[in-house]
Amino acid sequence: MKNNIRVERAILNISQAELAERVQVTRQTINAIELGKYSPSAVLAMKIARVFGKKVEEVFELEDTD
Amino acid sequence: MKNNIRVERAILNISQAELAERVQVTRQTINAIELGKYSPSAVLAMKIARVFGKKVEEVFELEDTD
DNA sequence: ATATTGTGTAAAATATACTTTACATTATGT
DNA sequence: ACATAATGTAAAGTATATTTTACACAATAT
Repeated sequence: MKNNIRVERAILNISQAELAERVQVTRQTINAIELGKYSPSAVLAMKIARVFGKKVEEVFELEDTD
Repeated sequence: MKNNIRVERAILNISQAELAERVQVTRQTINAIELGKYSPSAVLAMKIARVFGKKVEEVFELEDTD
């Protein structure tokens, strides 16, 4: 699963810590997801997309390996 | 997290077992998610929405408790 | 009436997401 | 140069998703 969290954060100009706070997870969780270390739950993916004013599919992309 | 999997399945006229097969999980997993026993991973949510030709947000809805 | 298909459920096991604490490194501001 | 903010990482623990096996019941078809 790929994602553009970094880009979307840059557009909003918010840190990983601030995004984490807005979606109620730890900064490490945002960091891990952003770096593709693991993929989030649907709930978290929807919350993140919502912060960015985007659809889930605009922030996250399925890969062939998913 | 709420969902309209049952309705979308009815529109496509496919069983839980067939949906499960199409998204590569077990029938029990589809059943549990459909009944709201737990919410899926983002990967699974995206796969399910894709089968229905819908966006994730059109199939799943965040609740206040999420 | 009987076979078959679809659905609900449950317990135990495994995999994965997420937290907590803590430290190291990189970038940015003054 | 120094302070501070932002990011990367790691290990251990907890929570949750998913699988496997198995059974019960309801609906549908023959």
